[in-house]
Amino acid sequence: MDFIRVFKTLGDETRLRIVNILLQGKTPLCVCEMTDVLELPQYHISRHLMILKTSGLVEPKRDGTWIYYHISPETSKCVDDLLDVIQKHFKQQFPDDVKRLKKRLAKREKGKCVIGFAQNAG
Amino acid sequence: MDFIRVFKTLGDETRLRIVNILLQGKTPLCVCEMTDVLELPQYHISRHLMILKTSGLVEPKRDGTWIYYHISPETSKCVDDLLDVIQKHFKQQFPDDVKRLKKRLAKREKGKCVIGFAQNAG
DNA sequence: TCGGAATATACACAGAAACGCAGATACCGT
DNA sequence: ACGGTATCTGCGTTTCTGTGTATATTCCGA
Repeated sequence: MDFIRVFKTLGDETRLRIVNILLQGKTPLCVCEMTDVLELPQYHISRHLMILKTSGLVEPKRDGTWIYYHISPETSKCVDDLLDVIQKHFKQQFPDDVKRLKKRLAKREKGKCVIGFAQNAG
Repeated sequence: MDFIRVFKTLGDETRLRIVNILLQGKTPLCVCEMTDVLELPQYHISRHLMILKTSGLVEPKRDGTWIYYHISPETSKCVDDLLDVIQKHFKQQFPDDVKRLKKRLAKREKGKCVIGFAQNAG
């Protein structure tokens, strides 16, 4: 595990916000959910997810057309401790993200995203 | 305290190494000591110290011609926790830095740097 | 197999950051 | 005031990073 790369990766607001909602939500999120919660274009989210994945911080799991990303389990004690810091302190940093996350998760059915992007959701 | 800036600041190898030796040494270090320990040009160290200072992570304290930098005390709980992670896990990341740091600190007299740069030290 | 939805990516560009060099500044001892 | 030492900084160059647009890929259902 390349710790320097991990720190570099976390030195970006979008990626911090992605990691934050993954930690606060305590559940894997699909790309369209993140897109709505963070209010950023889809390609933007995809890009940063790729960087997070390359650094070993998140992992994808496909479910049909949807791809759910989750925090990589047990990467290393250092990364675990780092993520603990983010989980503990970033809730207050991005309160709006957390609010939108809760709203969005409430729209799931049987624990799965069923509505795609916001503009399709009415 | 701008946490995003802190993460950005720590997303650089040189700055991580500076913070690491400050934490491992448990004592303020002057620029020439850091220059020798990290084996980088002096202006390089100065630049990154300025960035660390702007982010609120370190503070300078002048002693004659020498300027000693130390980790800023009690910036915030989040930064404290972050630095704890670095202190705990980065000793093994940069073992050579830690070795050179110990050697260099052993050359102090009455707790102060007295030899300037390596090339003057014989 | 065809259309639509979710996601990924190639390319070009703009802005930021790191680097090296040279010179500037601040302080000390004489 | 002067020379030497430690430290800082302005400038130009190079390299890295993020962004937008448009397009490609993958999968599902009919």
